[in-house]
Amino acid sequence: MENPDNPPQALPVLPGNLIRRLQQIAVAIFLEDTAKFGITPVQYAALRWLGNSPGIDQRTLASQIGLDTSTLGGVVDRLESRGLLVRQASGTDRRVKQLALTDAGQQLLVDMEPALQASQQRILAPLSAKKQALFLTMLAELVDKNNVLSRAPIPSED
Amino acid sequence: MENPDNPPQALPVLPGNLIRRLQQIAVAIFLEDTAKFGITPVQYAALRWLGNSPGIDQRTLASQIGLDTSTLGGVVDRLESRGLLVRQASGTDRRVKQLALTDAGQQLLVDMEPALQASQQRILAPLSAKKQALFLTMLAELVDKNNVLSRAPIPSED
DNA sequence: TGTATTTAATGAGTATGCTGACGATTAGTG
DNA sequence: CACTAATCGTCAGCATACTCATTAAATACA
Repeated sequence: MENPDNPPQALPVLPGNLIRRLQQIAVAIFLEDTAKFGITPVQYAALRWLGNSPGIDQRTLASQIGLDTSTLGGVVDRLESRGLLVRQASGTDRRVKQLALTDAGQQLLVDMEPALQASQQRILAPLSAKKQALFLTMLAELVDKNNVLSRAPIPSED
Repeated sequence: MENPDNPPQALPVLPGNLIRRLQQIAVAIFLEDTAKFGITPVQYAALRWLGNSPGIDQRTLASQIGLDTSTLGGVVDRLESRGLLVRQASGTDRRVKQLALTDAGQQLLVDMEPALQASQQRILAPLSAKKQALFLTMLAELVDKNNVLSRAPIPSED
């Protein structure tokens, strides 16, 4: 231990590196299982949140799914050009662009649901059912308690 | 349950979404703790691996840290332009570019070590020591067993 | 009222991270 | 030896993901 020829921890064991790899894997599985819909994980997150909160503005949507407004702007551009959502200026505040799913966007969420569920299960499939629940709990705890450290923190619900 | 007005699971609980958020958080913590070095997590991974395996080619390095060769090409460009590594054509195979750390690159790894360790601990800090070990074990298990599903899988060591 | 501050969205710039195509080079085969 | 395969690096194209600057609009305040 502490041999100067070897780092204290091998790269593959560093938490940050493992998390980066798992994110790559989760994206790959999502894209594979939902390939026929041509939707990315972030695009899906935007559509899904919007489905439950129609009419919200870009800034609110960005903060709810954990993106900065610049990134979300591009995501909304692509979804709008595909006719999955509409972007319209608010009547009361002309700075604000309100978002809402189109019928096609609504339908896409419904059609994607089975593939989405399959992908989410596949990500955790290597773990036993008990470990899956435990992992998800700890994952949620880490995200929740570290949230403020993120560069695009999700505001608390109060 | 299964109320059609609500999705089966809220977005913030989907594994893929939690993993994406934790990755954002891990990157933010890394960048904050190592800010004075101006190195990104992926750049660090490349330098560190290279430190233990000097002379390897780009393709090998890419596969060891879980990147495709295109992405690694850009990473190496930036590290080379900062004088942290050198890229030279192999004498025996002119297709191959061999990589090695410069003295500055070596020194950077040494200088960064305390900040790196601090960042890695901070990512997991919200969990108890026992839970941290458990989380890391499950994280490594997921990455290992799902590895082949990734779009840039890390080859097994045999 | 008029000015200063704040706020929403966008744009430029940088850095992953992927696919698919390409040129250069090497290795394998008849 | 000539022809084909495979391999290495790079490039173009696309999509996150961030910062900082800018524009337009609304709000706060003197």
